[in-house]
Amino acid sequence: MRISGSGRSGRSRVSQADIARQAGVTQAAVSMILRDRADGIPEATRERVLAIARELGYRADPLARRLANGRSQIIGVFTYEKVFPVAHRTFYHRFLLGIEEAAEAHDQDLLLFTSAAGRRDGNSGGVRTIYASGENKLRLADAAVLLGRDEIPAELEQLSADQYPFVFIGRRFLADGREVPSVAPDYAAATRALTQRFAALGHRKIAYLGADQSLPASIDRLSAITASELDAQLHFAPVSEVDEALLHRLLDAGVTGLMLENSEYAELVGGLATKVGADRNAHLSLAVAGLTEEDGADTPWSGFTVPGYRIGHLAVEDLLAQLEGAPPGCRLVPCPEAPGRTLTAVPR
Amino acid sequence: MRISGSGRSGRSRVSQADIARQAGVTQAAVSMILRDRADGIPEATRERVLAIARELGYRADPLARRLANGRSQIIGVFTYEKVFPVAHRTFYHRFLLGIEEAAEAHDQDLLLFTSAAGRRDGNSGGVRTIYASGENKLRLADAAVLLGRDEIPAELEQLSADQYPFVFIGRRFLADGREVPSVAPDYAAATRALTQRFAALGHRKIAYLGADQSLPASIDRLSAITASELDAQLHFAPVSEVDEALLHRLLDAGVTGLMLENSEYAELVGGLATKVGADRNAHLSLAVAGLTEEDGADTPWSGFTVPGYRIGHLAVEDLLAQLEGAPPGCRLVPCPEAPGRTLTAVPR
DNA sequence: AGCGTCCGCTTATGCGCATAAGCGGATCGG
DNA sequence: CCGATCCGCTTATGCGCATAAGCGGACGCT
Repeated sequence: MRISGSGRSGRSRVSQADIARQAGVTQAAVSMILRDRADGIPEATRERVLAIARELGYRADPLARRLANGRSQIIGVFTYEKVFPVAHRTFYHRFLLGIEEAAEAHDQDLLLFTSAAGRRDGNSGGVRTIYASGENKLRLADAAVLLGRDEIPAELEQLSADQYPFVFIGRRFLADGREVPSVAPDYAAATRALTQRFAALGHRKIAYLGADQSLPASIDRLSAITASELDAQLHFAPVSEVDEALLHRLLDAGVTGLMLENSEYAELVGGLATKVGADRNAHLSLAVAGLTEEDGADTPWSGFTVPGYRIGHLAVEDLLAQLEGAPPGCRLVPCPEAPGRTLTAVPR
Repeated sequence: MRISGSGRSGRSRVSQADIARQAGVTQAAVSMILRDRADGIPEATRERVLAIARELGYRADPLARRLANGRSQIIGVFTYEKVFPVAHRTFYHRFLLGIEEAAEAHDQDLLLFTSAAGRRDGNSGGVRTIYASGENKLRLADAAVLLGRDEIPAELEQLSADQYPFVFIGRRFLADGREVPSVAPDYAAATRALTQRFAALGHRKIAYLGADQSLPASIDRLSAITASELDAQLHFAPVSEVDEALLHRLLDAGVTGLMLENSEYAELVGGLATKVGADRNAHLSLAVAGLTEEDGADTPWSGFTVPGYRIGHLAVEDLLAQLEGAPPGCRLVPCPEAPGRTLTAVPR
């Protein structure tokens, strides 16, 4: 029993065959005419067919199109985070914006994927998954940009094995150590530059505060710090656990500079620091190792900015290049320095 | 020249036919086994085929699937606004959230559409369009939810004519006067109730302030107001043009209550009103005819709340019903009253 | 007149999958 | 011992479209 039995459902009302029948030609002729491949077809027929197509309100089925010729002019965006709920909203926002605009510029349609969450595996309800019910749903698109911190490694392996063209936003590695095609902020270089700014301003002992130490982004930052000439303490604590006591301990230890993982920490620590600093009449410079473009060019925070917009753009362009046969690559994008006012010289 | 010549592109590596070949059966048998329609197929073959499928990393092509059986378990979301900027703006956010969750609950995938903007028509760059290059791109999904204020009427006509299953969020009308399938806040009823609250508190003369007077949502509100027992002035001005002078004029005219189109006006007018009210020692009650759930249940604002989350849910459920053959309808969803603290009795 | 050429299409095929219908062989009932 | 049944698949077909290849007729050329 066909679906069409229960109503017209998703079916197209009118197909090329319908037009062909009315125009007294074949479906193939209609296809050629509609695609403007009608080299040798006289104007009269052309116009007749086009007229009938218009009259019948013909609309091509993008699906059949893709099935037949392999391209749909659609690129996918898959997030391993809920797009709509607020989580990390500001962080991902710019990436998405960049992707959207680049897609528009290259005349590609954009498809945002949301998966029915994997109830099957019974764990947290918010997990997205690409492979479900035996399908690779990304295949609706010619290629896809992936993002989000909680990606499923097995899926990246699978995509890779499937030869599906994709880029990840942010660096990721496969089990065998190979790096996944990506466009990512160059945290290593930016952090290195930031440590040098600390050093140049007379800082000798600094601390780093963040939530994560396992993502490539964090690893890149941390190793840049430990490789620097500075004496650095590393602290990992969720934002909720950061308090004045911590700052006191840092100052006690002789720390003069604090590098924060992101704006969220900055938001919180900013208030505490001025207070604690004032109380003890001590100096504490702050810098953010990953401001968002949302923070604005004139943000008071010192540090560097993650060029999300640009990264989104590059990701799309990389995909299009892949579709043209270019090999996938891993691009690092420089993070512009944010001068700000929170990183200053150590008073002597 | 096939695309596949320039690389494996979007093509699937392995198809059912590949499995079939290796397993020594036909593609049809593989299909049956994978779809669990393998009524009379012995366990041995089943397992052999499944094993090979796994080994080869077979993934079904959702596109071909849909082409063959008419359903893809995907519902589309099309906004006539930029998605990403909008997603974090408060008004559409809740709708999208509701849609997302409902889709998840019903095991449907969600596809957000973004169109390459219509450069062709040369006008504003942000216009989305469903019909482009002769395709109806919504057809990638079984059905779709549409939203956004600047919809293109012709496209709704077209969708309607195409018998494509969709619902609009908000009321919309076709050229011939018929209403488009929709789920919408019941602005008329909510506004009526709000005028009654004003009246019950002793207000006799109120004013309405908003930006729009042509959308159905506004029309519903306005006619509820003018049909009420209250003496009402209507003012239309963009938020940017609202100033103290306006409030002075209202008070001069004996207005004691002001109804605002949305939270944006509230934000602005709130400040002005307390100042002006205090200056002149006059009373001015405020109410918002369309708070967002983002405003929270304990918002200080009086008025009513647009149940975006619920509407999103209903929209999805309506679509699924349509796909089962139910006729499309126009559902009005009641807007819960927000008591708030800005609507009070007129001092005598 | 005979042959090549070009026009204006048509025929055939395939994309990957689902599904109705068929079919040869074994088994079973009578 | 023959027909009926069932098993375990296969064959055929179509979804809507794109495209390579073919083909009949008109026309031109020599």
